[in-house]
Amino acid sequence: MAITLRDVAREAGVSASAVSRAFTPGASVAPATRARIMTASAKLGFAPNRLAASLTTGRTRLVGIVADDFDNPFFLRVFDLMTKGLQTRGLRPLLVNLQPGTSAAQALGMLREYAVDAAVLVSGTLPAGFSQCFRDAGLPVIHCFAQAGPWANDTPEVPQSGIDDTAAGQLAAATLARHGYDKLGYLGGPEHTLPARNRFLGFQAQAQRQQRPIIAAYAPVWSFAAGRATMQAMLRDGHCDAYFCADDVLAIGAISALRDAGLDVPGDVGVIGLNDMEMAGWAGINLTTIAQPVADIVASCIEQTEALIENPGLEPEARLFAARLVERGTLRPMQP
Amino acid sequence: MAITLRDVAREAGVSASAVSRAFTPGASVAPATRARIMTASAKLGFAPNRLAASLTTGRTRLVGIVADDFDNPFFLRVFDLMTKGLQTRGLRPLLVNLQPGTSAAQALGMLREYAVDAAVLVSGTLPAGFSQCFRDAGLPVIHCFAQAGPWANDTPEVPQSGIDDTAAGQLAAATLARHGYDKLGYLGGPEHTLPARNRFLGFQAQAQRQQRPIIAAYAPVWSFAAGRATMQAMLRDGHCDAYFCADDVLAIGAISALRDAGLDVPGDVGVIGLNDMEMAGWAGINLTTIAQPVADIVASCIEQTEALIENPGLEPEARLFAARLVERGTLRPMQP
DNA sequence: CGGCTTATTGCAACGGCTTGCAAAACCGCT
DNA sequence: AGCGGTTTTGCAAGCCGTTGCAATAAGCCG
Repeated sequence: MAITLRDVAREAGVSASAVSRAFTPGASVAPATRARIMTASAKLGFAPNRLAASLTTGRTRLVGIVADDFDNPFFLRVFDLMTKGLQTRGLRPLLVNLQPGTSAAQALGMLREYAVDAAVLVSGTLPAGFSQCFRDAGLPVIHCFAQAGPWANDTPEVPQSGIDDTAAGQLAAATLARHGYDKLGYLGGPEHTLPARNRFLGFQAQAQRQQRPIIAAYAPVWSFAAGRATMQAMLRDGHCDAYFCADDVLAIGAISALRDAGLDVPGDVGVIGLNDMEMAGWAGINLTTIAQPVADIVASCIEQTEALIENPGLEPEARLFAARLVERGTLRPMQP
Repeated sequence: MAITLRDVAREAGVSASAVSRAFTPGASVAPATRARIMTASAKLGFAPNRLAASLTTGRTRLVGIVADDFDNPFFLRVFDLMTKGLQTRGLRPLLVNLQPGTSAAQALGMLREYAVDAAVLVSGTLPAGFSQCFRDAGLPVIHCFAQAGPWANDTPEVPQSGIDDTAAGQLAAATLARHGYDKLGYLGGPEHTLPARNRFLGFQAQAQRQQRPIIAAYAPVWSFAAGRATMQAMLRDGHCDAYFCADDVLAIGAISALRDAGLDVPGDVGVIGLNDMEMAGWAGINLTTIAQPVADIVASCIEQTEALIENPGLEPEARLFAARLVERGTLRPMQP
């Protein structure tokens, strides 16, 4: 029922190979022949079947996007950039949404059935075992929003791009200290995740350097509700002067808990988030936060993906991006 | 380099067809043989290549998800449900993110290259020409969050699921009237989109029935900034008593403009949104809105997708879902 | 116009899997 | 052991492109 190469060939009065070549940039076809073929295929509405092509070329131009956090609005922007970037390079995103409990092997299976050229892990939450399982199976894999180990110079297992989480933590602590806050709190995401841990490590190191006492808690997921609940639990032992929340939605949840407890933000308590997702700038939220250069990170990942597809033996490289402070209204003005 | 059917066949000491059948549910293989094959393929780490299979079966189990609105956080939830739903049915979502200016023909091309079994349009913004172009090319297509014409019994061109937009508009007007608001305003999304128009039609009809004067404006896109700017423009001619915003982010933008103008919400002006996206419930936003039964709508779309793949000749059916009022804090309490 | 190089073209094999068909193996019975 | 019937199996052709190779056509020169 679908139109094939041979239909076009017949219509244009040429061989199948000619048609194939007409659609292959740089192949040897006479301009006149190509034109005739193009007319014929436009008339028939022919589109070459890449999947059939992949049998011989070994390339599908399919890229698996593996994600597990569809709760955090931050990722909508990421998906947007990622899919557009991939598309403009002629790569097609095949989405794998990890349900809780999906194993790396299962995810790998889904991807291999469709012979994706590479997989990009879009998540800071995914355990390291994931990328390793993929890589061991020979599937080129890139990790977006990951940081290998706590320190920037650790060698990564797979290519990755993301912000320097420890530096971001340091920036948060330094900012809070600069605003004159003394006792500092940290509210992270799931404790087993690298970003939650690395951001804490940086935060802690800097706080110590500035002789600020800190306490920390970890929310079970990166969500408004979890941020709120975890902050409520923390408040049972009194409150800090300011909190660094490792993610904006966590911060927004935390603020809602603080205000419910009768605390004024930023009057009584300061809050700083991380991500600078769109809503952080909305009236009624107005969150001071640390921005990730999302577009740069995503672009970098795509670049790494292309490079790895070209050359699967490529040495993995960790690209770290600087986070940037965005001051809005949840920290009290600096004391001069 | 990849493991193939024949590798497994050799390992298990059977023919290639046996292996193929072992992986085809319901095919004729002796249980013992199948077990031996499964062991062998597990040992080799074999995953059948669906794309090669698709050449003969004519089915890829790939479903194109076509979307154009990655700005509205509402859709993150939709993507989550959609991809999970598709996955659990063994269908794989291939994402097409329509950049502004992408034509239906181009989108169709991307999908046909990968021989998707069907395409689901996830957007209320897409012009009707899109689904028709797909359908005319013989690609089964389903439209999610669409409503054929202004009235529920119009026959659709393609299967679709969504809320009854006109009923939702009526509900909004009735709610505002019930809360004692007199002069009513409507703030829609892009005027050429069906939801913006149909919601208005219902709103208008009901407002007339209740003898409420109305004015209307349309934002150029469904975003916070557009909602804010459009409301600012409307405010130059004075303000209404209450506004129905055809989307929550529009509403949140509008509220920010209203408050900037020194108006109290809900004291001076009431606002009701539509969608009930997660943020509507966040402290600091607390938006009264009309909820769409997203999960039901998505589930329905997936069902329609499966049905259409099974039977491409299926008569298109429009499934309309009821919207539901969610009262929060942006309408003043009802006058008893 | 013949002889040579170079640009086009077609042939045929191949890639990984499915499937109709016929051969082989197995079953329970007589 | 032989028989009819049912399962299992393997063979080989086919799905839709790509590509190495050889054949053909075109172009250039003296």
